[in-house]
Amino acid sequence: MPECSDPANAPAAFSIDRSSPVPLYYQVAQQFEQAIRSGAVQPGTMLANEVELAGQLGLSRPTVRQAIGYLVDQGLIVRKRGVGTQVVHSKVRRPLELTSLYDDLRDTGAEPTTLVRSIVEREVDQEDAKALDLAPGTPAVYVDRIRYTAGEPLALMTNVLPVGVVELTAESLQATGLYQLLRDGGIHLHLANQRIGARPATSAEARDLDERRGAALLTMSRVAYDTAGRSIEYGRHLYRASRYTFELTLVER
Amino acid sequence: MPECSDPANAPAAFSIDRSSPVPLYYQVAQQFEQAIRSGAVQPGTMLANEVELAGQLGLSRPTVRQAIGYLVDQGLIVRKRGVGTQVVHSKVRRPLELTSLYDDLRDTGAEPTTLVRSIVEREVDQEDAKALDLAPGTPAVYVDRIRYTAGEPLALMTNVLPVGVVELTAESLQATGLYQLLRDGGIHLHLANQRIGARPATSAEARDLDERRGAALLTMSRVAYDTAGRSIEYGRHLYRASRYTFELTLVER
DNA sequence: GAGTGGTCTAGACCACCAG
DNA sequence: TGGTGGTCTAGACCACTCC
Repeated sequence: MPECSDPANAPAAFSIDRSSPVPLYYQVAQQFEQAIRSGAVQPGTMLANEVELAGQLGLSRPTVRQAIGYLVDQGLIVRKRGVGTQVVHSKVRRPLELTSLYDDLRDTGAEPTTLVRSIVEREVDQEDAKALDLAPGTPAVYVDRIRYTAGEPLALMTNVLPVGVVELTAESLQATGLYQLLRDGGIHLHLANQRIGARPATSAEARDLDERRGAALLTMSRVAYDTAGRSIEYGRHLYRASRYTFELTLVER
Repeated sequence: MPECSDPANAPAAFSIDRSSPVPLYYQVAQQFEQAIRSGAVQPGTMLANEVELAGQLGLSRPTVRQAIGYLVDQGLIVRKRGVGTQVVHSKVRRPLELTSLYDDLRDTGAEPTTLVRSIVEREVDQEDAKALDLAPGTPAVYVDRIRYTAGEPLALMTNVLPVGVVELTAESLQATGLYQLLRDGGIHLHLANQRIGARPATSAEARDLDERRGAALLTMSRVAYDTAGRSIEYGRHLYRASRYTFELTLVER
């Protein structure tokens, strides 16, 4: 037995509440997830087979399969046909999500602050119109911000939004992140095309970011779309490479 | 009717082959996908409801749901409870996958070439041992390569693999990419933690990459794990920012 | 050959959304 | 109020893996 560990399995104290509005498969998935993340179920453990699990939990096999499928999508466990289901040796830091810099920083406890340099409404530039798939001359909102952490500048951010998407004020943008304002405005972002590169800082950028001219900057540009496929936001950001890196977790599906 | 377009729907010429080894839900999903990507079904189109689709296709509703669920995961369509299922205004360039630089370049028609500078087996450095979660002093294979496209250097690549993972030779690494060799060796990568940053080039790096000293370089380091959670590869890559950017498509789940 | 996950069926009830 | 997707059941047969 070279790779697989303990033959044991887990659902001793799993409780299913059939009167709860929470779907049964989700209750099961969450309890498994908690057991795995807490270490109560060790990596490498084989789960009981699906039929047996269904019996132990008093659920049908498709429901149990739905729960397991959810955990597989999360990257917590692996199914192998003819073999069984096994808890993965998890190395996931965090799932890849569509979040804003503000969310990321706050989640890591960095307490970001924001300086809103300008909010203006004007006709889109040609490049921006193309990125957002708007007709040339359409009015749009241009937002220019500087993001700080620990009192030090971290990023220069320019965002372009079609007018009418959401109400933006300097106050609201200083209090929270753009993506939070979009969520509060009922906008559900669905996907984004993102491009990450690097280039040297111009002297103006160096001044704003407290770097030397020619210092390496990370560039990120992103177009985000809502569930209906409408372009919602085009962002062009510049990060100080000395203070910021992108971290991603990729999961093969 | 502000947002939704044609009330029409599609499965006129869908053919289901029950004797095929290809799963039925997959046959349905692929034909929908082809119809959408080819433009035969326009963005915004509402699909027939699930019960009706099942009837038209001669399948059960769960099977149809499985097919639709597959397309939702691909980001091609959206389900809205109480409303219906709609083809999204797709802007996806490509799904986010765990691929190597070689695969990416070849897929875009760039015909990459590789210079293998060294392949040596030695004890892991302390940092590498930590990244790969190996005991200090464990032997590992160190691979140093330069990647070219169109006769110009593009990237410096250092990769560290525990010994015994796969047989590596200069010839095989020159003929194809590392990830292809891993796949050929029966290694299935499952997830990876990746970090993207930037910094100026040292003079040695500048010489190898045909850049000036201090030029902006993109840095990428990545640890990849197989389905069992074993560390398979730790890569540290340097890209010429003037010639390369990372492109990602993020999908909210 | 025994056991596993992969697929499929034919129903059912419920929560949500729109008119 | 009617229609939609979301969830759930209790079975069934198959393909694959391992012994």
